[in-house]
Amino acid sequence: MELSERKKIILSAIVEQYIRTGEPVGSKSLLTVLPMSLSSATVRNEMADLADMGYLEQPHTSAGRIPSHKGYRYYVDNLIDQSALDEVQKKQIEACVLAKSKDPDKIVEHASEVLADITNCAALSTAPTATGSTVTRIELVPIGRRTAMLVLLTSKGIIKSRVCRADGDITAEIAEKFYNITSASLIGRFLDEISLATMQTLAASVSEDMLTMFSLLAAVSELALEASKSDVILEGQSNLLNHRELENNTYELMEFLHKGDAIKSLLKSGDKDLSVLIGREAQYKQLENSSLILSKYTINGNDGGIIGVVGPTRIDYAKLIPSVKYLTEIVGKLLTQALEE
Amino acid sequence: MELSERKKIILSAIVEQYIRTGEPVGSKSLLTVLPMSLSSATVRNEMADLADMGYLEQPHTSAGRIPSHKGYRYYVDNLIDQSALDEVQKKQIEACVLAKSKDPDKIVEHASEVLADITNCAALSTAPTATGSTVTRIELVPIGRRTAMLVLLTSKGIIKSRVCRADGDITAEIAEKFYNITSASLIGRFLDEISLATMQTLAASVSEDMLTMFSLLAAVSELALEASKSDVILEGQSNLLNHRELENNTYELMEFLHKGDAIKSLLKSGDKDLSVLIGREAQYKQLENSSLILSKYTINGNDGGIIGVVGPTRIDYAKLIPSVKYLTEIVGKLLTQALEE
DNA sequence: TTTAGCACTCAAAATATCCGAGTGCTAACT
DNA sequence: AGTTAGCACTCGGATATTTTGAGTGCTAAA
Repeated sequence: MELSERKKIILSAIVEQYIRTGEPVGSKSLLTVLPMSLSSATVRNEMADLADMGYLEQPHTSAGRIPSHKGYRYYVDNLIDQSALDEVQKKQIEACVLAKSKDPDKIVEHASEVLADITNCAALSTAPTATGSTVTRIELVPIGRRTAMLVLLTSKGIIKSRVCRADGDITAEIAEKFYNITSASLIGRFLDEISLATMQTLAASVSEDMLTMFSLLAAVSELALEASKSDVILEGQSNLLNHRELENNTYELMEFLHKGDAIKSLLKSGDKDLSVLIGREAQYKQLENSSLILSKYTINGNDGGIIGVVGPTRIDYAKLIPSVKYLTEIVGKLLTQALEE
Repeated sequence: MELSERKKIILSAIVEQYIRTGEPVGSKSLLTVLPMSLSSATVRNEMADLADMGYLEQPHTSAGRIPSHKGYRYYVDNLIDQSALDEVQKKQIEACVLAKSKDPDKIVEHASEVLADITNCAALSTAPTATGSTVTRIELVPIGRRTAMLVLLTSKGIIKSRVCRADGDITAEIAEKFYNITSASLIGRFLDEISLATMQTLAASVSEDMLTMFSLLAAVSELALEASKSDVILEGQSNLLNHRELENNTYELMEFLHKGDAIKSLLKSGDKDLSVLIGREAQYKQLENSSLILSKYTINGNDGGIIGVVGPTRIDYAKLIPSVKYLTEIVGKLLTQALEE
């Protein structure tokens, strides 16, 4: 269903004014921002048409119009330039991300912080996960008598490490046995095969020092689990408090964002690189009054994870969509670089 | 200034009822909870006395009384048992903490999550920091052609690690040079001596492969910085939204908690093991309507860090103080165990 | 097709009214 | 001296009522 040129202009103006002010938009106040000169009555007629078509709705009979979900949708799909972002802003975003630590583990986190800051919304993201990959290497770096650093490498290039405290002394002999066991039985295995139960049987093969070995192997298993699980990173929650229209359900929204289930909804939106979910388009009632802008980043051309923002339905799509888009490009680039052999 | 026994009982009852209901407490409703039998007029007289002495205040002439800061203070200092916590609850708390990953790096974080959950407030904590300690060891674990894992050990037992991507191939030769340089010039040094500038001069000593070496050393310097800086961990922010009396300044409060400056206030409260800051006792106006319960944990008898909760002034001190106290004990024990040689 | 004009609508703001929990005080009682 | 019954008084909050004005839809003329 195609709209007349004039209707497009009017719809666009209404959406933008509403985004700016948060107040229902009346026919008169529109006149000042419309490029052509019309009477309020004419605009009124057009608005009535748009309302009939479902692009606008009225809070009550004698108020202005606000965009419906359908209206926002049309605006996002047809009336804005999804890539508009001037060079200055690009540089700024890039600089912000690079300014933080260069630790590849933290890139996504930092990018989320930046995103939350520049959008004044909550940023939502998932770090690259090693799900479905295999173990390519396991290192044990002895630290103290009973402590060691464990490093786990996966076939997707993801590296995880943690300190591990054993139940017995980590002698050179133990370390050697550990290497034997891991290279014989763990290297090349899929991450989800490294279960605690398997570790138990492996450790049992070492007659003496079984406990010590088990504590090491258990840590490996925890590490493998951690590597294949994708935690949701949430930054700038408090920004949500700035948006009055969310006020009644901010708590429900935050709770919802905390629950990892949100990922499910995110990852499900898997078809496109960039997806915008407006209000109830996301299937959760906690998101009824919110919109999500989600964008995938790729590492070496493969799916890496998602970065996005959550805000009220009334967010500035025209500015935020390009920002999110550009940020994922940067993150993808940085991570590809960081993980390349 | 000592209060009569009866005044103590009445004050205590008022504080507890107000904490429970959030409504100003009137003389009549008190009668039902007081252990002795009195007329409302008598209670009224006592309340008037307590108000004169500054322990209670009235929102307006014809309303009940609410505890003043001074009232809460007296209640906390004299009227509750700061260690009351039944065994069941202790077990529960301990179980919750232990249920999460055993990674020593995450103990404080997990404890904070637990604390936020059981208190329905925001939990605030600092992980143990290596400030002022020296470098005891630096390990380089080559991972890929140009990537390696760096591990930094400090004299306080704190271990930090990160992935590092070098600007050139990390050959065996480079690795050896790296060991030479670090053991000659970095081991034994104080963390804050490992500045980026120093690294630059060190790297310059390697005529060839200077860039590669510098990227490694730069990462060491970042690591040293990270090890000596203490980040504030904040969990359960969204719980703050549940407390109506904060509503107007929840945003300011959250913003404030995000800013690392809060640490300053925390660490300053350094005299006692457990400190309770009620309302404006903390010197920040963002905390005017909130109370903090902060407790230090110790590692091997030395200061480790702080764990605490933030909530409205009207939090259940009698329950939370012992909980926080006990949690720091557990954390201290776990960390001592984890870091012992 | 556009526009001026007009009666109409209705949420929000302003105003008025009522209600009752809770107070302080006084005078009587123990 | 401490306690209590009684009573006038206060005042925030709940409820009802009025006012206001931005915005509408419709009609008739340009």
